[in-house]
Amino acid sequence: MRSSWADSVAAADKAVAGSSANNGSVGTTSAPTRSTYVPPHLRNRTSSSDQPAPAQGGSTFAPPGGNRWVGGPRNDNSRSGYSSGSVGGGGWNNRSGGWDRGREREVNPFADEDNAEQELGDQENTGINFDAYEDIPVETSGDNVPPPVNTFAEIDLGEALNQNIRRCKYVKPTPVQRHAIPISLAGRDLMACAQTGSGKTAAFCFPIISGIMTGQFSQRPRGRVAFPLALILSPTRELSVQIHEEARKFAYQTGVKVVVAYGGAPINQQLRDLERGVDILVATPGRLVDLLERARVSLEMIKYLALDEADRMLDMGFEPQIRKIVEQMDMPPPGVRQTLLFSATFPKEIQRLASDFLSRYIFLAVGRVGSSTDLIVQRVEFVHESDKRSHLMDLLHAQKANGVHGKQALTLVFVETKKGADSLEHWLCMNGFPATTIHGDRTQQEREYALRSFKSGNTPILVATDVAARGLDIPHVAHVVNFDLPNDIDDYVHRIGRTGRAGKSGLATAFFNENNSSLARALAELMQESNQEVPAWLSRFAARSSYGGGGKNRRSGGGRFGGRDFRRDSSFNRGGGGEYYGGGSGYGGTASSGGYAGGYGGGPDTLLFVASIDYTHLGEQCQTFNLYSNHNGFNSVPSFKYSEANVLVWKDSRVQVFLHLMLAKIGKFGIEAFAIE
DNA sequence: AAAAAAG
Repeated sequence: MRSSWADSVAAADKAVAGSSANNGSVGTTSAPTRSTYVPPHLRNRTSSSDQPAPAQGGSTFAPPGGNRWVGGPRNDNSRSGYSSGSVGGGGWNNRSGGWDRGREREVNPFADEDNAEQELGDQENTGINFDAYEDIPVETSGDNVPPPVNTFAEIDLGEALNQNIRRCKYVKPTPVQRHAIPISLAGRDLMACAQTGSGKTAAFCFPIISGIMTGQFSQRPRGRVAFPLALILSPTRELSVQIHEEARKFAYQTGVKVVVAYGGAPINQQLRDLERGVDILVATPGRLVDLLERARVSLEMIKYLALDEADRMLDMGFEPQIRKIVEQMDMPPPGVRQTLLFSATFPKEIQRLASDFLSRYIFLAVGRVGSSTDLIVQRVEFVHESDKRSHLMDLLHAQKANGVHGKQALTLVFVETKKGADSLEHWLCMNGFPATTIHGDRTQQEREYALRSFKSGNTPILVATDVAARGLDIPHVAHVVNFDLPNDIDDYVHRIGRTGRAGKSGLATAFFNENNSSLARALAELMQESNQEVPAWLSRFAARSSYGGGGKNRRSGGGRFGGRDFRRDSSFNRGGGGEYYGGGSGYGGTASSGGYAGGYGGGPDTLLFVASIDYTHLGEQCQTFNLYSNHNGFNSVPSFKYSEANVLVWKDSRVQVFLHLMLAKIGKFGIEAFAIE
């Protein structure tokens, strides 16, 4: 028998997601129109730059030497009439060698990967575990929300981009991509909540690249000042580097040029890159301001603005800088440019700030995947400040004893301060654990070296401050240790999101003590929402510190999403907000429907059965279970102990996750056997 | 209070 609570949850989710998608009605009602922005210096020209013809006739449109102000659409082999041969004209592109020569010189960004794959020699590089992406709950609000797509084929991204999608081995779009790409292609502004590692970068890069390829943008002058068409901002240098690397893959052989600019690195190379032409600029705020003040970059032709980790970009530390870039330089205003904001978490106050940058935007929330809910096992241990090091050592020794180390099982340790990071790194090295560290007091070279060394498994332990908390995609992080807990629960969510990525499972261990009391309540709630075992002592801490709850650390909108459209809030919405959520309370509200996304099995026929469990002595310490399964190659799982659950994650994530769910679910509801598909 | 982001 296949029916289970998982199925009914999935069915309920579908019903709710389906209805809520059509319910939302916020904002104005006019149909989306694609604005055609003409930059100031081109407005008085009488040339055809406003409506450049597609140059299908070829020669008539191509005076020798080209009209430097007029450019055709980007070349895309798939589109008839747009072949490179027929576009003879073309400003600086032509004089710098033209698209085709530039294309020949373009370094293949996929080359490294092919080698790496061969070295690893496994099948794991498919990246995302799509089974874990089925039945993810999704909410949208705003007017005229374009419907989601189910395949990349349904969207006309062009052959060049499609080819890169194949090279990236993306088989089908992730939930955030399914929704965000059609919204962006329709020219709409977007505020999207989705976990990094769920395909966010592609979700905003594909529409931008496609838009630049097909858009009929006036050609930009070549010279000291660069005029990017798209700007992607992120809060850390390493994240900008990562986005740039990904965007280069997506843009390979499309003729769309991606350049990255960030601090701590020599500016000269970046200036040269900019001079060679840039369509998409990926940057950190500080360096961008520098470039703007030096008048080496102008934002007046920006058509697309994307903020990654947008909530971080708009918090106290960053907001003035972002506001300066977006509002006080020469960037076109909202409605003229298209603005895309992405983050895993979106507190209401930040949404309110962000709405200044948006026009008639659509809010999109995709339930968390491979994140703080299902695929990450969260443990909290009470550890006094003075015991933290020895406790960490115990964990590391246990991992080592279980063969958990090396390239496939990296450990990321978060600490509060830069000094603390250095001293812990030193101490670990002295005690025989190869570690390195990344924080803001290190040089950029050291930071990038540390990250590489960690990723490669050379130093399988990385001690980090919050600089590494967001967005970084490091495969094989098996264990995140919150040596010092953050003060903000959203930071915790981002930190543990460094493991369990792309549908894989992971373990997150937090060291909690009386200094973290202010986090207790939010942490306990988060863990409860994501079906984690909440230690009794933590609940007591939570109860004690809960007076006047609802403060800064209160998560909005329940456990399934990183945020909820603040426009639906009664405070914003003249008292009516709640009614948009007909199904809201039954949706993640009951314990039985929280968070399970289905699809943990190794294949469609996988069935796992549990039997012989005595829940009555489920102590904190140790219980023995017998697990039986009829899945091929997974036939007999001998008994194992609860206290070893964190060991099992290394052996087979399915068992581990299954056990975890079982503890959270079956124990409470008294079901003794069930199936998962 | 700390971290990040310009040099």
